[in-house]
Amino acid sequence: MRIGELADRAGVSVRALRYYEEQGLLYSERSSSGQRHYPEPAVERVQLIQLLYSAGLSSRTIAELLPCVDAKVSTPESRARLAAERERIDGQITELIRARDRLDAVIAFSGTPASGCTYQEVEDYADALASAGSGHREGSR
Amino acid sequence: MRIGELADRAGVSVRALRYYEEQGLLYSERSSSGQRHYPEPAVERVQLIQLLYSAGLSSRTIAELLPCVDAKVSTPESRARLAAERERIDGQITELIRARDRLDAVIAFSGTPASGCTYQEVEDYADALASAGSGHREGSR
DNA sequence: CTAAAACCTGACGTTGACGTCAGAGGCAAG
DNA sequence: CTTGCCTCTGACGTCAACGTCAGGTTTTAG
Repeated sequence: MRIGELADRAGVSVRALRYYEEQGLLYSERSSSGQRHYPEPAVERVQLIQLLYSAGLSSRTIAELLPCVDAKVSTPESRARLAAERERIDGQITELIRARDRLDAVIAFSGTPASGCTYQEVEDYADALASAGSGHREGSR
Repeated sequence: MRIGELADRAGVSVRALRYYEEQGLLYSERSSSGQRHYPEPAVERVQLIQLLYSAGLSSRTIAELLPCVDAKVSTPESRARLAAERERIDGQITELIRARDRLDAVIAFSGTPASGCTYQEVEDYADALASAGSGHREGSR
């Protein structure tokens, strides 16, 4: 298939595909006139790339890790790299859960008026803001 | 405390703190000579900002949500906004877990030679690459 | 008192993953 | 043939969260 169809089916832009190739993440055969052609599994491939991007990997990192997936070439370094990225993602998940819980607490509070607040320091800061006194925009309360 | 101490204690740069203030995320009192001064709870405040940044929120979004935390001002829109961001983070967690599982599969494979592979499409792509055959340029980086 | 360290306000530089535009070819249909 | 869509290669634009530098003031240590 040509680049437009791949872009549609994988849900990315044509520009992105050319960028992936430039970064060494995607390979394409060329017709005699220079047009890119892709095999079916390239769709999944692009989706994998997207997944890794969304997990916060840089194109350089992805380029380093994809050979492990493609050719099953696993050197000690690449395995260490895989493990490191896995750990990074794990840490990121933990952080996201913390952030989510934090937002949940705020949501719970903003839903139930006059309930006990678990986050005293927040009120501290709000109070500090209030006692800052003059010449600044005031909140309620 | 002054900006340098806050930066140290919160683990961010001085430049970042000035940027946060510029974006309306952080407030500071000024001494007569114009130097910024912060109360104790600003440390926690900055850490909260960092947490939200790391969760992928933009400074604009954080600026919109922080009043909910500070002054407990919760309009219907702000509550919707909170819920929306919560859901976004939740989705991001799901995606990260998928990415992590995917990496785990690769790790498991690269660790155990000649094991069954769950990701057939990957091999498909590798095969397609291989059958692409001859003129395969390598290493343009 | 003096020198170093910290702080101030601009303002330009950086990085990554593309968006977008320009100008020039290719390709199936009528 | 030619119309219209797709594709090509550069190459510059963008945006966010700061980094960094310049040039000047303030605070602190000795």
